[in-house]
Amino acid sequence: MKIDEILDKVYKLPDQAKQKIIESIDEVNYKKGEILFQADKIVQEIYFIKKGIVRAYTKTSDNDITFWFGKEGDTVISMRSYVANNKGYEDIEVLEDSEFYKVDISYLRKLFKEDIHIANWGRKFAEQELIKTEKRLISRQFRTAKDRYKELIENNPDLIRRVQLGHIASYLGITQVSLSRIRAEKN
Amino acid sequence: MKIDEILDKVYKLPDQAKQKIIESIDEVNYKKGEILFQADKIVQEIYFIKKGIVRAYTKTSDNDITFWFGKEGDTVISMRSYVANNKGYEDIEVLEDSEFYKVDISYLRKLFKEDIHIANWGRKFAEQELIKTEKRLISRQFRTAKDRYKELIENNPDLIRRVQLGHIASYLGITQVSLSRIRAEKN
DNA sequence: GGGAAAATTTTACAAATGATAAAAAATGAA
DNA sequence: TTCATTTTTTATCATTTGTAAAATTTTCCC
Repeated sequence: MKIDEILDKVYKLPDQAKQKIIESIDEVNYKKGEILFQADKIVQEIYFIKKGIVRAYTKTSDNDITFWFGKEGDTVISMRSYVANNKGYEDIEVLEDSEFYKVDISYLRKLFKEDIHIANWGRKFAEQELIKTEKRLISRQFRTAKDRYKELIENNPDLIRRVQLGHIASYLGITQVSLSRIRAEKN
Repeated sequence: MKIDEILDKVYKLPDQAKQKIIESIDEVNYKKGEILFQADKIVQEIYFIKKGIVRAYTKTSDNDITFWFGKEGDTVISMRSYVANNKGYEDIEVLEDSEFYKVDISYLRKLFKEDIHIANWGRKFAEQELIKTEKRLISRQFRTAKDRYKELIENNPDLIRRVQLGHIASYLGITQVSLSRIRAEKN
């Protein structure tokens, strides 16, 4: 996915403003299994996914819990680092060999102060991430794991193929055994 | 809570910009049991809570599910109305006689276009709501209902006193009977 | 392709939670 | 205060989900 498209998906920027962001971007590649960033560090960058798939998870005493998947066009971000300059909750693991556009957060903050278009892009970006997060919260509160599994298959059929079921079970908030039971049921 | 304080909590605005928002604000009062707004309508306003307490819920076939409580200093907003001009998920019920500061969303959108400080206030506002929503999602995914009940008592001891337990049980994602069991346990 | 390791499913049993009904307690209006 | 209504708790039983371990399937290196 082109960086142009990704930026425009959020909010249509005037070319000049868009160029300010694009000229600062680095492209970086990571291999399957590598860790993009870690929960115990303040992350100084945002990554847009050009190609590939990642998961966000936190470690617990015995295992780890996946709470987000990102793929082409999605933004990988430690919200707590971005918003409050604090350590985040999440480790990000790269699940396939992947390609990213890397943007420096402090540079972005500087642009927010001096360009109203980019400030509004930043506003729209946060608003859209907010809607997505709210959707996930609502889905989690109102739907059973079975429904959410079906929802996932409908909205992200490729996810099931690209990600191992243990991660998906944890994302759905159930054990892998339960997910197997759900999958075994007719229709 | 003063409107000044509420606005500053988000992001410190220059006085002139702050005045632009404040001069547009209406104060409105609602009585216990009244509905502030409804899920099947596009909401044109944002409300800051001066005094009182409200809950957001959605109706299901047999009962309704509470998924948010707001009190003094919190913002009552239909995110989908605000961000995308769509109908929201939520009905908002006023749980105590309450006082609100009402702001018109379209006026706010106009200010975002013409004042970079207010655009950045809007950005910060969305970012902070995002962090709060993410926190709720994480708490819901990682903690048991019992833990989340304890967390609620710690962080919002007055909520337990001001809100009936049926709503709290639904907020925690369990039945009222289960909540009673949790409360009955020693320690 | 063969074999080891990892992932997934299946089974049996245990623990947690839900549904329902009814009793007890709290609240509110006359 | 009293009585009716609402809210909360308790008890019983059914269902769901988890744990642990084994069986099966898939993946991936050599």
